[in-house]
Amino acid sequence: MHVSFALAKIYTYVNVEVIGLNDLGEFKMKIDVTQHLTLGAKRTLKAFRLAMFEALSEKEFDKITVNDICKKSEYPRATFYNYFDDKFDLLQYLWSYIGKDILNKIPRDGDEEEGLVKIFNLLLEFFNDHQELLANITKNNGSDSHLWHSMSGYLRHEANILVYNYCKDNDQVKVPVKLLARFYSDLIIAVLEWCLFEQPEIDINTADEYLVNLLNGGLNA
Amino acid sequence: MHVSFALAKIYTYVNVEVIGLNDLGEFKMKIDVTQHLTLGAKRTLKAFRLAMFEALSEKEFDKITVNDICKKSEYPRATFYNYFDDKFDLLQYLWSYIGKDILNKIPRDGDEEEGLVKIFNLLLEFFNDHQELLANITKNNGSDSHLWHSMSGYLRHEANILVYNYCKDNDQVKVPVKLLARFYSDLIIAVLEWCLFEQPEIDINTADEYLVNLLNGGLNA
DNA sequence: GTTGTATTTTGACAGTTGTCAATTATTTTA
DNA sequence: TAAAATAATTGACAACTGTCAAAATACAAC
Repeated sequence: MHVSFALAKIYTYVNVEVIGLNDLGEFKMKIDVTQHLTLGAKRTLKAFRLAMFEALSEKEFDKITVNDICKKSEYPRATFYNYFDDKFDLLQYLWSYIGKDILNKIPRDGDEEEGLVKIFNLLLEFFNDHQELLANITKNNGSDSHLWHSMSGYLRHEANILVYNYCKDNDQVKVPVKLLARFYSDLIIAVLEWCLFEQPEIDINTADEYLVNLLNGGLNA
Repeated sequence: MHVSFALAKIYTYVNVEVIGLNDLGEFKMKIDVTQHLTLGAKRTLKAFRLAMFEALSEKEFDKITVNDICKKSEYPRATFYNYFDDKFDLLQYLWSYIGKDILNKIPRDGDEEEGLVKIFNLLLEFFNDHQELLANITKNNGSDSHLWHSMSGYLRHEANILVYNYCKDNDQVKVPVKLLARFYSDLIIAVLEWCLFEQPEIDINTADEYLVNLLNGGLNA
């Protein structure tokens, strides 16, 4: 009884909603960052965001509790739950906040292959420019952590939206456009993870070659 | 203090271990199904497995608690934790148990493209033959649930091992074999999800065409 | 500035989680 | 078959989770 209604209830009196799903995949957050936020809400969100970021540099994500976040941010637990469903939700908010840095640089339309490589390069570049962030994310964890999966899931989602725009007008392809976009964004993330975790000293040209080779059919290489 | 040692402690007196990571990705479970299990352990594992399976048909995974599982299986909570880290761990065990049905049918080696299509077809066939299982998995959830991600993650992992064996001897490819295998298994899962959730009435030939088209380069289609 | 309304915060609560030391059951050995 | 060793189970515990109704705060309109 206690748990059964957990997700059914929405605090309508808080300026907090569920982002409508676009048809390119799920990425739900309790707070709607596109909505107007009052000063107080902004202040509180910032406190939680910073608290999580700080906590992430101190211990691995699995060991971080909502209590930790609340102690750091100096808010009671109940306030936390006004803004976030759980610590995963806060994490997604953190990624979307950080992610703005990357996404703004990406051109909205253009050639498909060119666009893919561009997105990939921006992502790779971003992590090169933010080594300490990547270190935080993978500290005490491999590439196999909740933490990285959460971030890469977000990046895949954003890449998917961009890629979909690149190829939605192309009516020559023999597979559904949505599937094609999914394929492309999976590919980008796969090569990205390879570069970050398996071959960190790789140069960008080789990385691009890998991407393009796979793009043009892994078999007939 | 309480939580910090959570993963450091291993109950050595229980015949229960961590499966060594192979180098194709992570898939940890507390219990080692390859190890010999005593009669008592088998009986207990079975009870938990069935309890989870039954619970999954009744409510969505997020709402299922360890207490639910224990009530159904008529074991106390502490026994549950002797065998599993948490309910996710039990879920993975359930998939690996179910998964044996699929994996046994797959040939160990052969041509790359042929092999990929074969794996894909077996997976698609499996879910066609087990509609009620798929229905259970996606009941109350979309394809976006913890539940499906957990299962597809397991399938991707197994597909990855098989695919790696197909292409590990091919020294003509221009990308690292491990990356290539990752690419292939991502592709299989992507098309599988497409067929199961976006276009459930698709015929198997069209599905194979999608797979092969993407395999040979989505762009020059 | 006072009143009324909507937003934000809060403490307390019931339920869930994972752990431990102690107990019971099962298997092995003498 | 009795004792010893190993494996499995258990109840109780401390910490964490998510929710609620009530209190406090900000914010408008008059």
